[in-house]
Amino acid sequence: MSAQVKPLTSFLIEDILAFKDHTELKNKWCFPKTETCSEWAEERISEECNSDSTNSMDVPCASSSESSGPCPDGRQKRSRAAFTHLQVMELEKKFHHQKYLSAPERAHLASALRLTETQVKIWFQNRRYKTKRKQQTEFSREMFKVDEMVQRDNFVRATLLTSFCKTYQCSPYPWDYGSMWGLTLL
DNA sequence: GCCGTCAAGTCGCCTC
DNA sequence: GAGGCGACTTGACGGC
Repeated sequence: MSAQVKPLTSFLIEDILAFKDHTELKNKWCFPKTETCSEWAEERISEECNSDSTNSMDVPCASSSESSGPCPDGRQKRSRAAFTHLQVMELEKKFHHQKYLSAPERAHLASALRLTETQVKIWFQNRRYKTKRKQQTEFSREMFKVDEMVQRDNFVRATLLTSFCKTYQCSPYPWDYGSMWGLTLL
């Protein structure tokens, strides 16, 4: 069985959670049709733990630069481990249930996924920050929408009031009421 | 080549 | 002081 190798950038927990059953997910990721994706994941983990690590799916891929040695100026080139989608899936699953891990939980998860505790810790840190940023951008987008609606509403009210005053020439000066509503007559 | 994503680095703060 | 956190940055990498 060969799992589809998809770039991690396009792998999101929303993808998983969006699927009511795992059929579509399995199709997307080429999971075997007979398993749920969690069964599949668990099986792959135990399989990989029992096999040698040279072809392991749950060991982060070393970046191509990692083996390329130091930079010309002598500094060690920074590597960026790319976690496998299986590791990300398990991390996301855990994150979905709890946003913070205790030390024993972190150690357990790290050994289960064959990552270091630091990698798990940093992953959760980054994940929390990512969630927060996403919420903030969504919130400011909503605020922008509300602001637009309020402005449109004020414009309509002001237009109506102006037209009313012009039409009926009412007295005493109804546009005084406008200031009460925080409106400017057009 | 630019841009977005993401693991890792940095810094300042807090808690124990 | 060690360790963890959030906030932000850096650098590698892939997609377009």
